[in-house]
Amino acid sequence: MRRIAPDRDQLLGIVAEVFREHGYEGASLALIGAATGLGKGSLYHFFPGGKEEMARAVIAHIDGWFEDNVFAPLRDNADPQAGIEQMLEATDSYFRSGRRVCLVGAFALDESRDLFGGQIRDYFGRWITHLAEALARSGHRPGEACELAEETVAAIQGALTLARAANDLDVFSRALRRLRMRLGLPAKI
Amino acid sequence: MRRIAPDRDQLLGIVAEVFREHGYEGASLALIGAATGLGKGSLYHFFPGGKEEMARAVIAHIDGWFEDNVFAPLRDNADPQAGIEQMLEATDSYFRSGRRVCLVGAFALDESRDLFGGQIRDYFGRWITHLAEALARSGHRPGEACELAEETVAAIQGALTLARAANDLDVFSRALRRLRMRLGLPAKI
DNA sequence: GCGACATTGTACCGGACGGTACAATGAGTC
DNA sequence: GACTCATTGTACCGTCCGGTACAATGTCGC
Repeated sequence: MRRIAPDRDQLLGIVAEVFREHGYEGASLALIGAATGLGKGSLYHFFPGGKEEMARAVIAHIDGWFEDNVFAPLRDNADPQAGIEQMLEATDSYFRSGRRVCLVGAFALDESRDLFGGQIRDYFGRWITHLAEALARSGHRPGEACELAEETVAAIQGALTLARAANDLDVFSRALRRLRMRLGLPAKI
Repeated sequence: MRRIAPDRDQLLGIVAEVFREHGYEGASLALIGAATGLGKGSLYHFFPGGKEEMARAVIAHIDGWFEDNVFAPLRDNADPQAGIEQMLEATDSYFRSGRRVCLVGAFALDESRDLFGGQIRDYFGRWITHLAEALARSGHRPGEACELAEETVAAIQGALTLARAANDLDVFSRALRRLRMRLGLPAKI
């Protein structure tokens, strides 16, 4: 499906983790080098544009993962409810039940948004659009579906913030449970 | 109520804005100096502990504002519904209807959480606790009140993230409108 | 072995970083 | 004026920053 070389694929995963933990400004090349085991020579060989290109590639990588595992089910599953259920499961697994933070959401908050604004807007925009479309197919009125989709994505982002603030993973799983109810899915998968 | 010298009070407001826009790592002393008009000499005179003490003071300052304008109404207003309404209005005005980001939430996301974990946990913890208490007083069952309070604070945080990501203030006002409905308040203040 | 090219380590650059030292001001009291 | 003490500007420190240069390796096909 994606034809990125496998090593580059996992390389981007490691770099993503550094950005997630330290933010764009805080993720120094030294930290990235230590995490990946690569020297500056290699890093600049793979990403001639430096840190900014790394971040851009990482966002695109995440976007690709969501496209395959979150947006595609919402769009392609004949049963919209099943697609929404797949979305929630993929979301829970991606964010490791709240252990992980949303890198795109974190980038949206500080001034690094100015560098990646287009990618950030696109990521959340598609998430909400595809979810709203699935909700509409499952019986909600269009306007109501849009609001509910926006509310859902916001609830996920907020739960990630709160879970990390409270250092309590249950915050995230409670939020997902409420969302299941709110979206008309059977409780407890 | 608060007996901080007035100039220090507004100084903290300016420094807070720099942290909000650039994050803890991104807020350099040069930026803070430029924003406040103070040289390093003055900054280190007021905050001998440097950047970390500035951030700690800024969080405490924000916490104080929320204590006076958000938590107190929730706690002290005899009519819990009115207190909740006051909370939402104060929240809307504090975040400038979505133009502003939550500094404490932003700090929670990256590794600066490790420095300020206690203050961050306290801020959100008290927000949720006081809101849950007001909800319980207004008729919700205790467990349900806790969940609804957590859901509300998460929705606010998520809406701030999404509003900035989409660069669309309406995202935040829509979220507040939904919360009013969800919390049993009359629509449109 | 050979050449071509991808990959790597290392040394280095100028500049910005957080933080310190300290002398020079200012404002108030007596 | 003289003594205090808060406040400020400036020069400076060592370190780390993102980024560049480049020679040394690997690893292929031939």
